[in-house]
Amino acid sequence: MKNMTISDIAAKAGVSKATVSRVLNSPEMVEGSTREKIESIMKEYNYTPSATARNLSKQVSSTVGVIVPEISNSFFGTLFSGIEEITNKNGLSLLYCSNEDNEKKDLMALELMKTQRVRGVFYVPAVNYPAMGKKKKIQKELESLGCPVICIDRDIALPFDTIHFDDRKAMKNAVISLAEAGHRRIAVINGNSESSVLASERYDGYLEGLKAVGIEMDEAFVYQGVYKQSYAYLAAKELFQKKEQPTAVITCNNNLGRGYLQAAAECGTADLYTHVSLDKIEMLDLLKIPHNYIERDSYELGKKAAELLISRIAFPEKRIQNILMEAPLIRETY
Amino acid sequence: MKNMTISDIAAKAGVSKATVSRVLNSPEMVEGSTREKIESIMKEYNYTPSATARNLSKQVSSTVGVIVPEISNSFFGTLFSGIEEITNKNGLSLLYCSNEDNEKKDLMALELMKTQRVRGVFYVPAVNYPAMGKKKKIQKELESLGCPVICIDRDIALPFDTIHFDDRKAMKNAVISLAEAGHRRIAVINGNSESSVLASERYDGYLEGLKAVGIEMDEAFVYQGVYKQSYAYLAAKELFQKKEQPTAVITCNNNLGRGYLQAAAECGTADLYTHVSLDKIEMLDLLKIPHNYIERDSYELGKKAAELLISRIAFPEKRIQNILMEAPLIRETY
DNA sequence: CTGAAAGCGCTTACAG
DNA sequence: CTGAAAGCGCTTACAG
Repeated sequence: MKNMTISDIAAKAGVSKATVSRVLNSPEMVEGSTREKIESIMKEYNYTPSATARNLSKQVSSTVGVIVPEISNSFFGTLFSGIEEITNKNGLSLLYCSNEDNEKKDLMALELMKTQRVRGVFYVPAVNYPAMGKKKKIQKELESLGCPVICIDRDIALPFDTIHFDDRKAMKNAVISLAEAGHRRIAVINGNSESSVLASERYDGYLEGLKAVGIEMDEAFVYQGVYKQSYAYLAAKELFQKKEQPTAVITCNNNLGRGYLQAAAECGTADLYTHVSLDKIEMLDLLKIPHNYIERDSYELGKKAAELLISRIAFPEKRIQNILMEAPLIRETY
Repeated sequence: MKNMTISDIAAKAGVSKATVSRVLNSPEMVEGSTREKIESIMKEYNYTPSATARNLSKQVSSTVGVIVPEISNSFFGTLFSGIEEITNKNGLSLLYCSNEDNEKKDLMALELMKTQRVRGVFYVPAVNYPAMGKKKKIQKELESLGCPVICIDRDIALPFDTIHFDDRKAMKNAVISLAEAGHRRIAVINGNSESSVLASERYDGYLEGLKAVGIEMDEAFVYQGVYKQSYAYLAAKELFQKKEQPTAVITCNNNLGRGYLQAAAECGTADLYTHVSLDKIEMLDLLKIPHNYIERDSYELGKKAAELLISRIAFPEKRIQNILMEAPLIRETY
């Protein structure tokens, strides 16, 4: 079924396109009886104006873009839902594109957003551009979007609004809390702190925590690889073999937490280390398996990010905001 | 930074807009040296054509819509990823909208897709329109979209391409398999089979299974409520109280499976019934907890659905396809 | 309160 | 191989 146009409606109503457009945009400007007539015709023919034409004419889009690593990871799925709640209320639609933590895909995603002329974009940077000496480059890309950008979850120190969890502080707290409970040998399984902003923040927090409680860092207890379950699994297996064992371990994202648990489950869950995972691991509560974790409410993160974008659209000249969200430590087993 | 237009580029290159447009659309038509000149100018100014203008002019959009209940449910998150893999390859972008299993939201989502004039839509119907006597209505809405629609996961018997799992058969198989293992009292915890297509398919499969093995249906063992964890939790608690107990239970989606496990965990996992869940429940394998489930690969579902859309766009007149995917039973505990 | 007209940024048939 | 012009479906300043 072909879509009706504003001209079709105008013809049927015996008025000009301008008048039809007015009942769409400022109905109070058109006289009651003609308005009603036009409205009834629009209804009868199930007319819906084309956003494409409208956007072009108005020179603004009603859609905003979201670029995240992968929507099937529940952290980002939930983040996305939080964003949607707010953008929906503001009549904005969502264009999605994943970057798979991959620089090339990331650039393609930005290109997509640019070609779509979105009103704003929520952006989780794929890689640590500044650390790669590409800060200027990515900054230029983002600026050339010509719309507000909200950097989420990973702060790559660009002049854009930013919102993320205070992972550094959370990690530091976790170490201190473990130390206070008597732990002195605290291992960590993390992503690559050279290439990932997140990983370096988390590692720094770990070091700060050790320092705060006067524990010397032991390289044998530090694993920094990739944020994958399989990596943590191997790291944990290796830890289990050491003659000198840690008494506690912190895993730095949900995949790593799962990998560690997998390894632990294989070895019989009997004498596990005390485990703190950054991000809650699903199902454990439900199975009544006690679990310590740093809680990051990604739905809330999404909502706040969306509010940030709305307010940035409203006040383009407002100074840049950098929002840091608390990530509390939930202790259940020590 | 304001976006460049095709006229800006044309002016800088000293050619007409038409020529610039040609290097974008059919570069072989423009003479080598002018093409290179134009290309270098486009590059220098980081020019990207506006999809909005292009879509309006070409009268086709390069984005397709996705309507699912909620992206934070991993079944749909993974489905979405599968869709993206294929649409990406075909240069289509994705517009997302959730319907939250809610009729009103569903209609709004369709309206959004219509106003956006998308090239096609992937649609998981929010409710069982035919059962509500609204088959004609929803059909009209979908047709008025003016683009191909792929109905996913829930078959509401409309004249559109359709792809979903053969839940009925899977349920039947599960019952038969349990019966062969000696179970005669097989409970089921399901969604509402009056309002949900899925639930009614699943319930029918359950009944067919019972029939096939000559077991009479016992109402005391049939729970049909809502697809929520909390519902299954309560249903399970109630089952546990009965004087006559089932020996096996089938839960009909991942939320229900979790609710059942939650209740079971609270009662001590000792003398559980044999449990089969429709959809794999995450974490159990990893924790070495054996688990029987009907496996539905939603990534594959997404990919197949996307391929279906691509082929429908290519061959609009091809007859309607209804694809049924197998959902195998994975047995680990009996 | 309403209409004619120009414009948004592209594409493409037509003419040269 | 290239340009002028019309058109895609809207919006809105301008004039009446």
